[in-house]
Amino acid sequence: MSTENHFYNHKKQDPKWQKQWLKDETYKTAQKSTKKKMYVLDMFPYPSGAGLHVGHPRGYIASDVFARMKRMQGYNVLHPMGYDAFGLPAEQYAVKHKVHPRKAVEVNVKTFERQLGSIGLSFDWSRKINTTDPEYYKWTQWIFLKLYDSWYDTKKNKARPIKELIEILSKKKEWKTYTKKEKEDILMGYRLAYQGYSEVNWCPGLGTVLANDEIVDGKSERGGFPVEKKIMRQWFMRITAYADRLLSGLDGLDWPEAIKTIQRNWIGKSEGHEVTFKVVGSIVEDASIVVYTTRLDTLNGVTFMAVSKNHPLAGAYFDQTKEWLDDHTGEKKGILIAGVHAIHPDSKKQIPIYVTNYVLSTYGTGAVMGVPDMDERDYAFAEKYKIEVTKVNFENADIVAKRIKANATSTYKMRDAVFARQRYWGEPIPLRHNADGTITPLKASELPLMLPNVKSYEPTGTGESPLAAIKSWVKEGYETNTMPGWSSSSWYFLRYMDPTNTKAVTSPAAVKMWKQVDVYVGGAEHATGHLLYARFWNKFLYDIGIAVTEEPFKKFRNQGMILGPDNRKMSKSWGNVINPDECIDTYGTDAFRMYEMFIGPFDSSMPWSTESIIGSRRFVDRVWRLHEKILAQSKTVKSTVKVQSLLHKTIKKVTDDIENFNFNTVVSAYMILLNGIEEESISQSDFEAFIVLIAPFAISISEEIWKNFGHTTSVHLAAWPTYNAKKVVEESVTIGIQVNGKLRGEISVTSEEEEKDVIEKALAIIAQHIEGKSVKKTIYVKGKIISVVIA
RNA sequence: GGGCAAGUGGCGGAAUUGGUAUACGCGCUAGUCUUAGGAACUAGUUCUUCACGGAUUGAGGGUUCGAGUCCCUCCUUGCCCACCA
Repeated sequence: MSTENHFYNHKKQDPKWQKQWLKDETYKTAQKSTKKKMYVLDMFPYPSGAGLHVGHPRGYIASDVFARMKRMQGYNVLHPMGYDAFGLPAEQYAVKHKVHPRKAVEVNVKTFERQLGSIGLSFDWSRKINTTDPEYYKWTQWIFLKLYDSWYDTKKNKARPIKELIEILSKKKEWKTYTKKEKEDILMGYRLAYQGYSEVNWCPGLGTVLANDEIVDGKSERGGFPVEKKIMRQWFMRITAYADRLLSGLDGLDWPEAIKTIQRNWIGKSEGHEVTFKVVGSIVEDASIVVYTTRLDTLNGVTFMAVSKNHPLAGAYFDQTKEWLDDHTGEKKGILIAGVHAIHPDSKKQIPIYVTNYVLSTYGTGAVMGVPDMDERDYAFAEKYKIEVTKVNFENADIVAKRIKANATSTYKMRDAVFARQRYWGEPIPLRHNADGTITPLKASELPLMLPNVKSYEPTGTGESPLAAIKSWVKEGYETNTMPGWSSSSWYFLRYMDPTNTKAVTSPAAVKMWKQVDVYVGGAEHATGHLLYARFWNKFLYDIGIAVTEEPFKKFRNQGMILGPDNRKMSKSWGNVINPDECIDTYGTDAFRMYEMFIGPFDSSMPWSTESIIGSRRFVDRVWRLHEKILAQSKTVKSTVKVQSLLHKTIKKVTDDIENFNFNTVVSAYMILLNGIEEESISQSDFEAFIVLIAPFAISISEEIWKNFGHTTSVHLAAWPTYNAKKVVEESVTIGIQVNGKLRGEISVTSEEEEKDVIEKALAIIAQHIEGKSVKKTIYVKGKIISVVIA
């Protein structure tokens, strides 16, 4: 006899069922339904050339298990997948292999689809989206135009059309006296998408802009070329207008506290005061410095002023401060502005003013009051430049504010987001630059503005996008920057609701039906990027009546990273990358999915163990053998009381744990139940409940067994078992007996027994430990413990 | 420098509101079936001790009948932000 029958043949069953589910449209989402809705979403992947390693599917499997349980509980589940395919890697691939980035994307998407398919994820593939598809980025451009055409009304606390601002402004007399360009410049200061200038780290050697963490000791990390500051034209998103709403919106979200904290810190709201110091000795008449402080109560300790190099008062000192620009030593330096003094509002004393390298021009007012007695950094600076130190007499900030007329204000650390990349492979920004310096946005009917073909995807070396090298593009006056990677991912969750709509971002009916993402799953590394930008765009889309909820993601869970077996981050350079294809080939989809979830708590990082996965495979084989036994057993076999109790406990635990994303304990609960069944006996109907219970994890073996028991519809559409509290109650439980906190014995008690009887029996059991002492106190916690105190 | 997590066997980890710490799995040990083998089966496996017993959740202290869980001090590791006034 071959061993074939006693092992589950995953190589045959996995592909068979995967084909069948596609054919039967088992996981298709109903566009109309009377069922309750459930929108379960994964962060869509960037389809990289390397394909998936075993870390990637962890989140997908978790959300898939969750979606499957919800589907079986009778929800109409929306569980889609797509690709976020614009971005640098595809462009670099194109540069290297001299092919269009679209080609790279096509090939990579194919690899991803095959891998996601072999993991058996229950996506409704008919809703697939790809951000590089013109039918998709048309709407990304459309939203950009809406942002360009909006301003933020701080009184109504929402975005409004720019034409309403023009109406307000045109009531002022001087508005008519402005030129078209001047009017545009004023409006640019209000638009939610606006053009501006920012200082960037420019590396002439690489011909590219670098992020702060790509610079080591003033040189580029890659190549070691010198880096300098350069002012560049950019597009920005006025996310700061939404700072307060982004902050307060966090309170109502079911997100990990750690992620909420990161966002709160990133927004960085602080409450303080703006204090005006009069300035004497300046050539500017009635000059003054406004500082922002959170410690107005220390005002009488102020002995100097520190301003940033960009502060108006520092203007004349620019040449001297220039050398600081490339100073990465972190040493605090200052230059005294000779002959100019600030006047302390209380003492009227003249205090010195320094241009410094440590005051940020982008935070607060770009000027700081120095209180050396109070602040260590101020003290260090005062000591270095021999500045007087005055002892602080703390005074109530509100009283000080009233006396010197300081305004209470809030300040945020968050800055407006740069919304431009000097790259080819991104969405074109749908605007024309006119000869007079004004801008004409494209009409909605002109969208999509298609990305043109170029001869070379190489960076131009001037910092401009390759689009700047296309004559016809430039001749039309089109913007040569493209949108950043986060543009298309900031609204894609709305597109899945109605992915083929040609008339709108998504139809009002679809938004009304799906509202928002109920459960979102993805990596914690997006805390201050995607997760913040998406909230911002969604709030804007809510303001203009497209989204129906202010927040896009009601519940969010983030998966921990899976490390290599050597406890290091998986990467080619360490040679510790584990490929899911090989695991699935050896152990099967079911064992792979179970192990991915069993490996540890969903949100913590853990190393992959090539040895441990065998445990999940053994589970699958044991279930297979057990099903053979049940098929052969008499139909009259009943479950023992213990098995029944265990089954219902497991139903409760599995249901609760999947709901709470405690997947590792779900798998151990399955194993405990299986151990219990193997020791005793189980009826066929109870065993079928067990099969339904494991179906979200072990997707194909459960389907095959379900079929073998004579069912003709999919186990994945079967009703989720419900827990019966009556069946859980066990006749008696064994509890411990403690004497002075130490465990000294145990006793079996029934739920009906009276407390005094139980204690009497317990005292008899531990009599030897009491000998010669008196019992001072006894505590009986029903079903838990008996505690005896002796002295 | 600031903020946030987390420290439990050889390993991954479990432990509802404080209530029998070490579930479940890997590995390991012994045995069974086998010509052989294991990705099979059975039994055992926190440490210490021949045993009775004793000890144990990073270290130390506290609250409590009872602490992995709560409080204080310290140590270690990881993550995020970082000249933020």
